Amino acid sequence: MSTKVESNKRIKEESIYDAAYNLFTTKGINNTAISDIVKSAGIGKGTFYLYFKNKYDVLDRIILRKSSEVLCQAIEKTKSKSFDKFEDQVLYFIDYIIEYFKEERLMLKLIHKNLSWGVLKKASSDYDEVHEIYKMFESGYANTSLSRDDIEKTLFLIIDLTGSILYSSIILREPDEIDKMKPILFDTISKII
Amino acid sequence: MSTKVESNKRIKEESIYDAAYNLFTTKGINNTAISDIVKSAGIGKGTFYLYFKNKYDVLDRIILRKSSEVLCQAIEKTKSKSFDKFEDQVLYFIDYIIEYFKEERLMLKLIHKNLSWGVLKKASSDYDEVHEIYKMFESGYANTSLSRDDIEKTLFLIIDLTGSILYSSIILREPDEIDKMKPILFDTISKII
Amino acid sequence: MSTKVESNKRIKEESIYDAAYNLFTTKGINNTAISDIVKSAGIGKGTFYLYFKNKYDVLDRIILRKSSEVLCQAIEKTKSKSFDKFEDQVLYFIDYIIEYFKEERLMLKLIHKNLSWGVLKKASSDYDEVHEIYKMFESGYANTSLSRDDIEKTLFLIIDLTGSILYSSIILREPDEIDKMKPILFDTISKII
Amino acid sequence: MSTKVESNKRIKEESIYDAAYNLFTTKGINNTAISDIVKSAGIGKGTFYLYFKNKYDVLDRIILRKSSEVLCQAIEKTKSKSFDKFEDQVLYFIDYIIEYFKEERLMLKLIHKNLSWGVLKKASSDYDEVHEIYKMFESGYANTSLSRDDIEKTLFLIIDLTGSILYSSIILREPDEIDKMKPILFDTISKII
DNA sequence: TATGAATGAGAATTCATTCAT
DNA sequence: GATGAATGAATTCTCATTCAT
Repeated sequence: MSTKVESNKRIKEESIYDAAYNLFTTKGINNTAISDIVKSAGIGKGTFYLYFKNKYDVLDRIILRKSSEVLCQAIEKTKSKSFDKFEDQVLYFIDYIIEYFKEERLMLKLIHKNLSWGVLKKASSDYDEVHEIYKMFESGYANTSLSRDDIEKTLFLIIDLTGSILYSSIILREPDEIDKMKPILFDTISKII
Repeated sequence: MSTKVESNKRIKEESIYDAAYNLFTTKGINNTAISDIVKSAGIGKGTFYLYFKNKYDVLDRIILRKSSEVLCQAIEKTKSKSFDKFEDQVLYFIDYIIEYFKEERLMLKLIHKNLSWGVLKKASSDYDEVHEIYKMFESGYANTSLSRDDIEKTLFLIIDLTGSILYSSIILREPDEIDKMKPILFDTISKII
Repeated sequence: MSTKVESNKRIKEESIYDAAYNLFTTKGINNTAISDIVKSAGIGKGTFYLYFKNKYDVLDRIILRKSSEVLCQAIEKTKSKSFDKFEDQVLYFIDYIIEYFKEERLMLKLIHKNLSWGVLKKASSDYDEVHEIYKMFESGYANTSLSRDDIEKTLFLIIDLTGSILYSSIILREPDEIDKMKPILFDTISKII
Repeated sequence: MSTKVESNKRIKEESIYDAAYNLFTTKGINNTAISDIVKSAGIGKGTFYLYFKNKYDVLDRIILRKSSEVLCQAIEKTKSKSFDKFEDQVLYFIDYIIEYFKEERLMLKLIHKNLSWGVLKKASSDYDEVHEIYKMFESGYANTSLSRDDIEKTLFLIIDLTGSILYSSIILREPDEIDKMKPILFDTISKII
């Protein structure tokens, strides 16, 4: 297959992702039909099925892409700074994620509470940087007796908790807005570490 | 309106709840049609719309009912015991919820990650016992300087975290099965308190 | 039957007429359900069927009532004035109708092009004043050789034409607005007479 | 798009028009379901919505087509003859329309009183022959001082009046059958001209 | 590869009508 | 007489999927 065809395929796929993302976030998943997606993507209906199995296939892959993107950005930024304590490093990392979603409410709504370390591990083949998150944690716990497993579980728990609180506070405004929840969330994470 | 008519209406509504719950948990929400629900409930199709706006209206109310039920049971059981420390009381409360959902995977799947203190507060008018949960926390923090708000946020955070971890571990088996996650979850909650 | 019951029935019937008229004119006939009407009328659903056969039964009777009302008002007003020529009298009569519907666009929309002498004749038992219209014409043609039948046909034709032009110009704004159509309509009626 | 596909689309659209026309005229519009139309047209239900928005969309377009057709036939026939006077020409034109609808009662019932010059003007892009009607009138009034606008209004008025009288006399038999109304209608039109 | 017209099963929803109270 | 809960047939409309071009 020629490179041109290859890149053309990539363009088509991207246009489906973009169109679907915009429709899912604005109209909701249940109210978005495949015909809406292809219309918005400017492709034929049949073409959709050459790239995706169905609507939920696109959705799953979008969530994976988007949440990976956020975490990768967060880890990259965190790595570029230096911190006195591991705790500060983790809080910076979490803060980045929080600030990101404060700007991207629609994306958060789509990801719902699926921002999870577990989801990302599956995608780790595509997004190598995801591993970096784990490495950060491993270094942080280097001098402790915690097992690899326990470290990973702690990481999982922190990300899950963050995702859950983000959704509640930013989307549902429960129990309070995100800026009011931040101190208690940070406090909790500090305690966990 | 006569009491007979009133009670008849209640029976109809209940039969819809039951039928919908069974279908949602076994076939999934997207695969359950309203015609399935009414067939299973043994009522006419139009009757459904007398009580609910649509499928998602039933779903929302079911989640509310079911999660309230679980938390109410948990608090009732907890209140019936005596504990040396507040921490033990909270862990018993949480443990009850965990054990409950270990048996009720389908319900957990339906509630997804919507087990939340915030969702329940809205229903508190219907389920007075929900208030008891808050009272338990208030007594536990009686001698501290924590404000009402902070207590409630902590409660919120613990329930949200529990719900999130429950779903991940029991439904997705990520990052590990629930019994392996329990110690770290309990440890975390202890630290939070 | 006691008078009180009688008047109560009349009130119910009137409330149905009013509710239906308002809904028909604002939402359209096809978009108005009987349940809308009874809700708006503040009566029970079953009650509707004690007074009317169905939606179109109400509609027919409303059109009859309303168009009779307009024509009766017009003839009454015309009779209260004196005119030099029969022609002036007829034009005044028609002008009254035109001015009336300029203010009552919604009613005109409902009556559509059913403003007709034929429709009214059927209702003449209920609205004696309708006969007055014919009498006016009969006097106007007193000294001519026109037969009763021809007079009635002319009357019919003038009212039909007026109704048709009113609807076109006021509702559809075709071929021009009503004030631009008036001169040519008056001119035509003068010629007819 | 290939010509074959294009022509196939045209066939589909035509089959919907035909099926809908037959059902509307025989069963009535309110008693005709879209499922009836597609069954009769021999197409899939979804196909209907590819071509029309809903039942009333078909109806509107049918009225336009059919009334255009009649007027076009009338003008064509009129043009093929020669007349001494403009008046005779117009009366021949109107007579053709009358005789047409005497044979086609069902179509008249469908068109109701919507036979109107205004309706046709909108469709004039599709049916160029409609312009011919106006031209006939323009020539007829060539030597008078009437403005373009006044000519068009007169034309409008005559067609509207004819349509209205046709419906009343043929469908409602009010105030008399069409053959009895013809003389007075012709007389009126002569006066108008 | 890409298309998009066609499909028809099936989903949601409405609503006139009944009838027990 | 009056009511309004219940009905379920009827209707509208959607939409994933196919397949000839």
